[in-house]
Amino acid sequence: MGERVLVAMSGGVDSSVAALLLRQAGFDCLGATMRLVDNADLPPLDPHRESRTCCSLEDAEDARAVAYRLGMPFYVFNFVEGFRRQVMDRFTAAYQRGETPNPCIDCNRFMKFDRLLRRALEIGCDRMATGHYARVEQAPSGRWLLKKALDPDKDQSYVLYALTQFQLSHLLLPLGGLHKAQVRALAAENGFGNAQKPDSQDICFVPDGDYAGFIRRRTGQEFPPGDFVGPQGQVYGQHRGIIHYTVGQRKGLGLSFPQPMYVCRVDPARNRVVLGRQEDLFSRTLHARDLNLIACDELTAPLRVRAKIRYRQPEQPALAQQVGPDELLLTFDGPQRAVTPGQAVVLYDGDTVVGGGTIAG
RNA sequence: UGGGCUGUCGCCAAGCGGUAAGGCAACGGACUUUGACUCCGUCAUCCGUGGGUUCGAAUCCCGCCAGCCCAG
Repeated sequence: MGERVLVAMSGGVDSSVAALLLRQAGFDCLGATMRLVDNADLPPLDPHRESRTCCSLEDAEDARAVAYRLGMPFYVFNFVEGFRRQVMDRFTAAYQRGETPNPCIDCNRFMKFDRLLRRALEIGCDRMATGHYARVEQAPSGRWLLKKALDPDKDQSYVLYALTQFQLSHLLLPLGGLHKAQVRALAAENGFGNAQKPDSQDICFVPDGDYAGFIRRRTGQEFPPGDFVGPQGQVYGQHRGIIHYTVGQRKGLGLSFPQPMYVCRVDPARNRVVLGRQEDLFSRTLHARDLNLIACDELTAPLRVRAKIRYRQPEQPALAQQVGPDELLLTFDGPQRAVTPGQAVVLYDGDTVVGGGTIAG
């Protein structure tokens, strides 16, 4: 028997095929699903709603079915309380600050690759595996590197930038060299019921899409209407509460101008949302906090990189400078549209993830 | 109260006798392990209202209503 590996199984195709591949490779696998959301945290159920989130309770059954089919022991770990504190509360707090969080990244950092990994090691596993499309490699120096997936359309290294050396050293990503089509084909060949399941989307703890309603329920706080203002402070109209808006947003403003208008800035202190035209949305530099470096311990000199400002956006050439223990200054070669506080910025050197952080402004 | 101007989709706005452009907003979909952006699609049988002229009018004529401006 090979190494013992705990496979994080969400119930989707990807993690199911990851389990399959590890099994075929001779690893001693066990499957596990994280229980993250309590029913009490969800809005009233709509029985007709099609579940397309990543970790609903129904999905746990799909995961269990696949594990059973592969002859793997299967566990469900209850991380509900941790998820509330480290994902949900951070999510709502970011919106209260006028930022736009990426909860998937927090979930990866605090749940999947921290709590779940620790649990895996506790129960005697040597490693943990997930269905992410990315690759882990060890450099000759011994340093662990995170690299992009071979399938450029599915690459998910962006959401993994916060991983540490310790986490990477215990991580297997079996799908890093595969294309999505291959994964679906493997699932179908092996009779997995989720072979055609749609890719996950939406915030998993806000299945109805009303994240503003979720924030109100969770915080017990109201977010009153305020002014939509122009670049010079002229009042354009009333917004529906600051949490409904994110930088770069066009839809949902309800205001009519000769040109499309976009959110340029959210100002929680004055309860204002600053609007402007497309051309007002560009900036050439950004500051990031909570810097996590993977490819090195620190940036001792300015480094040429390619940076992603948000998931599913092409990388842009830039110069990265570390300006504090956890702070980064990034200067792009050209102006970038809608740099959004709260989103992650991830730096690449070719296929390798240099590191990343949270955009501060 | 006289004189002038205007009245076309939620907003802005083409049209000037031949059978309702476009932009913004909205809505639906695609894309997507976040929020956005983007893309695709839908969106006035009817042009303030009542008559008239005409084969035919949002487009011409008359009355009325509403709003704006100037005068007093």
